[in-house]
Amino acid sequence: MYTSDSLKAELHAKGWRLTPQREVILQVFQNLPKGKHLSADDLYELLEKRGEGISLSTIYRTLKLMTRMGIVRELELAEVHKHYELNRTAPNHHHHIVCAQCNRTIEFDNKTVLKQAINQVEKSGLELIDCQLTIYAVCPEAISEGFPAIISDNWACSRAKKSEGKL
Amino acid sequence: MYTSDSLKAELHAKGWRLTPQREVILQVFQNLPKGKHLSADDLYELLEKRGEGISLSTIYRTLKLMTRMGIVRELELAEVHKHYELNRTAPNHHHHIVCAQCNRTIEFDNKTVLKQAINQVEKSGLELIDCQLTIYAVCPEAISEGFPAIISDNWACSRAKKSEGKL
DNA sequence: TTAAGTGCAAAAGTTTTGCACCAAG
DNA sequence: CTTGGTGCAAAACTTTTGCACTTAA
Repeated sequence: MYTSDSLKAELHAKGWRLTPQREVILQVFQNLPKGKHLSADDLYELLEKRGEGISLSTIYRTLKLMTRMGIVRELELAEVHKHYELNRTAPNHHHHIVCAQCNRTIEFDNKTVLKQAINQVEKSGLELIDCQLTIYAVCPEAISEGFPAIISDNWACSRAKKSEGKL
Repeated sequence: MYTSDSLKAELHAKGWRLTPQREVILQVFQNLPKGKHLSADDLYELLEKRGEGISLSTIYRTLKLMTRMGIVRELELAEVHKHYELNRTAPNHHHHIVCAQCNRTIEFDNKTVLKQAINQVEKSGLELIDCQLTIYAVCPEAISEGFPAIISDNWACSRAKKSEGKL
């Protein structure tokens, strides 16, 4: 678990600095409910509303930095742009299933996959930062609509969020 | 393995059409060396050079369609934008390790992960289209440079491709 | 014939950057 | 002090769309 202090220490080790902006962003991710992830813009608006506005450029720069440091994980699910969440170690580590038809996302845990990733990385002499198994699949609703036969171009199942289900 | 004919059949089943553009794009992916993936723009330029120019809009539309049909897989590795490759079934199915420092990508196979994905998807009542284990790690070169301590903002290991290694 | 698909150009987003100013260490 | 970080505004890209024209079936 990352604290402000460990973030500070790690930044200092690289000659970087702990700024209020970086602390705030770290805290936002730590207080995020499990399973929720934010895009750069989500984060920007959330802070704007809290009256702790941070510029979009700084948010982009910080997310990139924290991803590279292994503090957050960059998710590329079905959304148009990247989303971020805290890079938690087991047992909070998880993976995602995304419906290729409606973009709905389901989280799941799987210890075996993590073990495989650890093996794989050791075998190649690297050091693990994060592993994400992303499964693309078709959800029951889409199957019952007749997939793959008769799904129309812009069909989305009832549970799909607005604007996310369209092709 | 997809052929022009099976593509045609599947498109027809949905009331869609097989166009020369869709055929060409499918062929490009089928002739792509294993391990190579293309961005929308890569594909556009490649076809441009071959004198079979297809408009960028059509390329974007086709990639989205083929992803949703499960014919190609959308990769989000370290590059700025999405890359695509043919969605091959076992034994050609594979996963990726990406170095968080230099963005170099390594492919690997792992049958266990695929099995886990199949289980997971069945458990949830979905139908599998693709599964991708993406591992973020730090490569030996970066470790020998002292990671995580002293890697500079824009360091990239010697093997990193131009312009991909910078933060 | 006729609905789907394409190309073009314009629009809409997202992400990055240069630069002057600010502030952590 | 010194150098890294921030904010702003502009630039650079990527992706999507409206529309008139083609074309597969």
